[in-house]
Amino acid sequence: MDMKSVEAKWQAKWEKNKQNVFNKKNVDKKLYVLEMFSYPSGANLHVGHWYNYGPTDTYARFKKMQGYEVFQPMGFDAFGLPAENYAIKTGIHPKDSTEKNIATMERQLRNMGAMFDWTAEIKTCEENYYKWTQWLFLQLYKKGLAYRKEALVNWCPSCETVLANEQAEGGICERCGSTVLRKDMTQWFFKITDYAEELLSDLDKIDWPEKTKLMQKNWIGRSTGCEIRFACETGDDITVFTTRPDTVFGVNYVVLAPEHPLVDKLKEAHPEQAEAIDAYVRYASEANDIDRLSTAREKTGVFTGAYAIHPLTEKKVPIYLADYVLYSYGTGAVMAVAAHDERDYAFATKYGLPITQVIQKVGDETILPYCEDGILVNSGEFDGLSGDEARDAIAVHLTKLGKGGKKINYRLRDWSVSRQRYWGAPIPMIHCEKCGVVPVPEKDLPVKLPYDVEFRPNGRSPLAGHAGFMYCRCPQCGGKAQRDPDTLDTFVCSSWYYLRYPEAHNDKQAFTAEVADKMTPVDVYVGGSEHACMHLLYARFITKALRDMGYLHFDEPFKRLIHQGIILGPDGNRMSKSHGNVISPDKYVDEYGSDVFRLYLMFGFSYTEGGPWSDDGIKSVAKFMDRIERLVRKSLEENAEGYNEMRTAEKELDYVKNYAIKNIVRDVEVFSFNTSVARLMEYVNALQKYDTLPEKNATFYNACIADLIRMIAPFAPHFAEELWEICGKKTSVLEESYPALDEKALVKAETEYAVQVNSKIKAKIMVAEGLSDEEIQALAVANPEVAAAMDGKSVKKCIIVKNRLVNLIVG
RNA sequence: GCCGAUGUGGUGGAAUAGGCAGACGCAAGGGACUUAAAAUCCCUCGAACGAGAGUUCGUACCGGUUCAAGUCCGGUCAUCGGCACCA
Repeated sequence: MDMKSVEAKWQAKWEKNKQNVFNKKNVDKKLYVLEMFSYPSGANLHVGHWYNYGPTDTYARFKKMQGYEVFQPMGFDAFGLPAENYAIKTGIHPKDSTEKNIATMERQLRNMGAMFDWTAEIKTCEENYYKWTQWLFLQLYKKGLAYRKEALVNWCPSCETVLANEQAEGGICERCGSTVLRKDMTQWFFKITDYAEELLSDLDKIDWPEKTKLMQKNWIGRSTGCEIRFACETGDDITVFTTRPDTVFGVNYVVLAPEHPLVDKLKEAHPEQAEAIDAYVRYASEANDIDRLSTAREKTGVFTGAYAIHPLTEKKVPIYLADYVLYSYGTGAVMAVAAHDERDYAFATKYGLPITQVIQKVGDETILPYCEDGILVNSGEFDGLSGDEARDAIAVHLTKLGKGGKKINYRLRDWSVSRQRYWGAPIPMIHCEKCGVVPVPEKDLPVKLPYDVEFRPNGRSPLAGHAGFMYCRCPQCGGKAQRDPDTLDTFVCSSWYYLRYPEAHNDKQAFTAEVADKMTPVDVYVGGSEHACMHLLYARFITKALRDMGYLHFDEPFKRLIHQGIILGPDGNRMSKSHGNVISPDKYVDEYGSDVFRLYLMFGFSYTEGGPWSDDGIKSVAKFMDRIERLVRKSLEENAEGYNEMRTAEKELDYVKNYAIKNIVRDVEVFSFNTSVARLMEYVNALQKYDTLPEKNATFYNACIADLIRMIAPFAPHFAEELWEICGKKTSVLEESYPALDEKALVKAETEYAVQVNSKIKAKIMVAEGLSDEEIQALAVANPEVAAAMDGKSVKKCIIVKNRLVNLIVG
């Protein structure tokens, strides 16, 4: 079959018949199947896109044949850093390169032959989309969920630009090789931490992979502990968070993160230490959080010269700076208990600080650092208490003293959404000298991203240099004002896109509750697990925030989530230009066609695992389709005369068919495509075997062939349509129902059991349906091989697993 | 480093809720058809020992629970994903 022309022919028909357009009349049967949209960084679709979209489309088509009205849209996550970097390198404007890439990718996606509803396409870089991203920002601002604060960014002093982590790997600027510094900048944040508790507890409500939920859970990182305030000699309080208040009597010093706001004050109070402090702060600014948290990293720090007062013992304890304390976690300060914390122990040992044991291991010698629970010693009135008792008692005591108390802390940090970049949605805020920060009125949206902008790095956000964009009137006082020069993190665009698809052309609103109530949440969402903690958490947060503003009536955006695996290069490494191991799907699609390529992706890999690319099996998939075609064409020559009854041969074929249907229905539901295709192959093998019989039941056989075409339709849609037409059918096979399971065909008169003697397999026996356990045991014992293995010994115990095995324990 | 996964023949991968390890393929070897090749069809295919019937071993490694472990538990090693400005 010439798949190229066949594919073009059917794609044109589907398009003409609007077969893939969601039919609103059937909205009560809707199933929203969504794949993560594409990021148009390269000009072509890569294997990863195919692997995400091809098999998922098979799922969608399968559900359609099961009677669902499937909504499967596609679009482009079009803003982002790579287009801007490409522009800086080549001078090609991000808008131009992005639009060009989108055009190519869209054509390739259409050629894939997936049932995407292109009438609902969205591109996040277009005004009619980012207008609503800006609207979303304004709603969050109104609700008090968007605020400004200082935050650290990677700064290249030579390029005078903010760098993404990716561009600052190893602390070196990828552009010029300079050492990257961490610098404070005022940025917009979304208060995702307000939703920490619900984001955690609602994980129970959603059908997501357990590992993803666990990752989110750990990312949110709820820990119960205690806040403790140490008075500082400057008059300020140093608040620390600890999960181990039971060790508080072991505190011999306090550590601040080098970025802690109190550092400047301490420096003033102790000018003799200022130089050392400055040097250390500079040193710390060169390391990233991952390195700083590494327990393998050499502990470093500096004494500030200042002291704090222990809230319970009233002793003076020195205040240190150390980079193993992060300003972004907890309070940015810790109480150091050298005897019972690995890092504190290493630090105290290095700097010769005292180590006071306050926990004793139960029933054994205590070796320091001892970080488990034990019995309190050297802790005054709390001596003798165990971990839980002590944590409770000390927290209560601190509350009474007004020096702290129980506290729940989250590792989750607020979401930084400002980017000092050009290619993104402008932040719809205005800075007025008189009125301060003023939101752009909704009627003035979108704040358009100008085209003629110098986006090469020059020390500030690219938009800051565009006078036409920057200067504006204050919406409140009408005076001179300036726009916010930053753009939004692209994760903001992708945090709500699923809401836009059902009404992609609404130019009055981002979305409406009326439509959202019917079309959303997404029933099945498919995409990579690398998004587990960021995109997927952000989308959940935005959904909950919109719900609380009254725009939505559900709690979670994605009811069910599936992660496809990653297709690696043939060498087992991640595909990348630098590895030189990138496989282009185009070559294979050209040679074999889109159906063969997607069928191979489904058959050759475990969907959720992925694995190294190999084209060994792709030919076999093409051959498999050829065999089907020959079988179908040959079946047309059968005439209906001759046998009409159901002999053993017909029953066997019927069994294989129904076995395949039963398993495919189950397996496709859980995205186990490789086993589904295996069942199809078994069925084709059985058809082929039946076909060699001298006399056939042609009526039955032709019905089996028609079922085969229906069965394969979601897996190879163009191919199935063509076969359906070859069989003289006038309809689209994709509009047919998936063949129904006939349970009766699966009932066998006898089942084979394995018989074990003392857990070793000795024989196989056939057991008729409906025998009792006693009868099965008698049958097993009667088997000559079993009898030989039993060697005259008696049965002590008999374990029978229905339809599987008999285990005779003899002795 | 921390969090989360994964590890099964020459190879991609199967194995429902702890119940016959290796489904379905690929590669390889042998055969049929053919002047020949391609295509197609048939057979063999985890390892060791054995003439054979068969026996023993075998799911990264070490140990445990169980009548029974690829699957559960404890530990080790290796690889992969994420770590908050790649998306």
